[in-house]
Amino acid sequence: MLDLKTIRENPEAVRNRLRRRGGDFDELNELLQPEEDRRLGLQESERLKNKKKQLSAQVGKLKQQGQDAAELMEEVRAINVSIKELDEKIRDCEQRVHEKLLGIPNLPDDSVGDGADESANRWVRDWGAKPEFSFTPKNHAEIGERLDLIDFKRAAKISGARFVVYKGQGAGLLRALINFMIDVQTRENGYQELYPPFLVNKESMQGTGQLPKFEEELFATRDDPFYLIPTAEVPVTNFHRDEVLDDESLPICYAACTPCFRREAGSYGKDTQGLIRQHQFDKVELVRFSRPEESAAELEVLVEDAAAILKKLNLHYRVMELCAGDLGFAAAKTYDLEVWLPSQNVYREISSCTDFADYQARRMRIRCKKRGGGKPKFIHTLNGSGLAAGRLFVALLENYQQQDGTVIIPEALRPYMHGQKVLKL
RNA sequence: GGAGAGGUGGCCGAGCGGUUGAAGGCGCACGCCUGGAAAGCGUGUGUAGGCUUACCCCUACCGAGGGUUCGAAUCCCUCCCUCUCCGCCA
Repeated sequence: MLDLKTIRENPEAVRNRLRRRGGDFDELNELLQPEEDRRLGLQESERLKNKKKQLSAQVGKLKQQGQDAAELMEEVRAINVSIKELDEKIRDCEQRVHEKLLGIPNLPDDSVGDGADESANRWVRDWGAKPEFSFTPKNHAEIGERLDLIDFKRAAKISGARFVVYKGQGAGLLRALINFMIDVQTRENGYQELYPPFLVNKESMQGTGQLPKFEEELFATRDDPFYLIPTAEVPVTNFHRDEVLDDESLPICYAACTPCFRREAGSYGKDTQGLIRQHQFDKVELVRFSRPEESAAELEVLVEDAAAILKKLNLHYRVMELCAGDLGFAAAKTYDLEVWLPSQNVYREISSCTDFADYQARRMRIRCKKRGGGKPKFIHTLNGSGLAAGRLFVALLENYQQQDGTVIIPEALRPYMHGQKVLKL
C-alpha cells in the first residue's frame, strides 16, 4: 500500500513512477475526490464532536447542582444526528479510498531499469559454468521417470494435471534437499526456522498483496474462510502483522519450508510437462524484516543467501534484475536467480528475491521503534526463495545426469542421503 | 461439539455512567544526588488522524462492530480471540 499523504500531495509524481510498470493508473485520480470529501467531512465532524463534548460536560455540572438541563440535552441530541450522518459519509469515503489503495501496486525502486517485460531484464552476473555432456542431455521428467523417482500418471489419477508423486529415492532426494537448504540457511546464514500454517485468513493474504487483486490465483477452502498459501511468504511475513518491533532486533530473518499451492489460472499450456509448474510444490522461503534505510543492502544479502545453495551444489546460475514492467505487484525491486537447465538450453527461475520497501509493512502495519523513543516507522520487508525444492530437483537431475541414465548426487548433499553417491534403478 | 472464565497503555494491574488517555506499580528516557555506581528524589514516557506542517490545539482509540444515554473503559446485543474443564481426535 502506498502512502496516502504522498499521493494526495503529489499525485502526478506518484503516477509517473507507477507508469514505469506499464499502464496509465487512472485509478490514482479516482481516489483523490473521495479523499478530499473525507477530509472535509472529518473536520466538520470533529468540530461538532468538540461542541458535543463541552455541552455534555455542562449538562453534568447542571445536574449535579440540581438544575434543569433539558435545553442543552435537546441541543446535543440535534448535534448527534448531524454527527451520525457525517460519520457515515466519512466512513463511506474512507472505504472507497482504501479499496482503491489496495489495488494500486508498489512504486518501482529508482534503481530499477525501464522495460515492459522480461526481455528487458538486466543480466547482473553469473556463477559457475554450464556442464558439458558427451551425449544429448535428457530432460528431468524423462530421467526421473526412468529412475522411478517421480510418477505423474498416478498423480493425475489421484488429483489431476500439474501434480506429482515423488517416490522412493525421489521422495528421499526431495527431503534431503529441503533439509540441506534449511540447515544452510539456519546454521550458516542466520535465519530462524519457522513452520507456519498452510491455511491462512483473508487479512494475511491482503497483507502481503495476494488479495484483493489476485484471488483467482489462490486455492480456497469451501466451508471455512481459509486460503491455501501460494508461498510461505504469506504466513511468515504476517507473523509480525500489527506489531511494533524493537529497532535493535532488526533485521529479523526467518526461513520456512512449506508446500505452496497455486491455481496457475491463465498459464494453461505453459510448462505442461514435468515438475516446473505444479499446483503444489515445496519451497524454502527466506524472509527479512529490515530497518527502512537498510533494505537495499539487505536485498543483496538475501540474493547471496539464496545463491549459497546453488553454489554448494555447484549448479550454474545467473542473476537477473527485473525491469520495471516485469516487477510483481508489491515489489519495489527484484532479482531472479536462474539456474541452468541443459535439456532445454535455458536458464530457469529458481528463486525470486524481492525488496518490498514499506509497501507490505504499510498493509500489515509492521513498524519499528528506536529504544530511546521517537516515532514508530514502517519497516521494510524482503523475501526470496531459498530455494524452490521442485525446481532444484529438476536442476539436479538435469545437470548431474550421466550417459547411462543414472544421476550423481553432489558432494554437499550426500550426508543428507546417508552417503549415497548415485541415483540409479 | 458442550460448560465456564477472561480480553484495559511496553508489561503487571485498578477503574464498572460524568475533566479517565485512563490510578498505582514495573520498565524506559532525561535531570538531581555521588569520586563513580546502586539506592533515593524530580520530571517525562501510547497510537492514529486532522490542522498547522514549529509549538499549540482538536478528534478517535480500554479485543472488533453495533445499541442505550445529554454523557460509556464502565450498561445491553453480536462477533473474534485466549485460557480452563468435559467429549472427540493425529
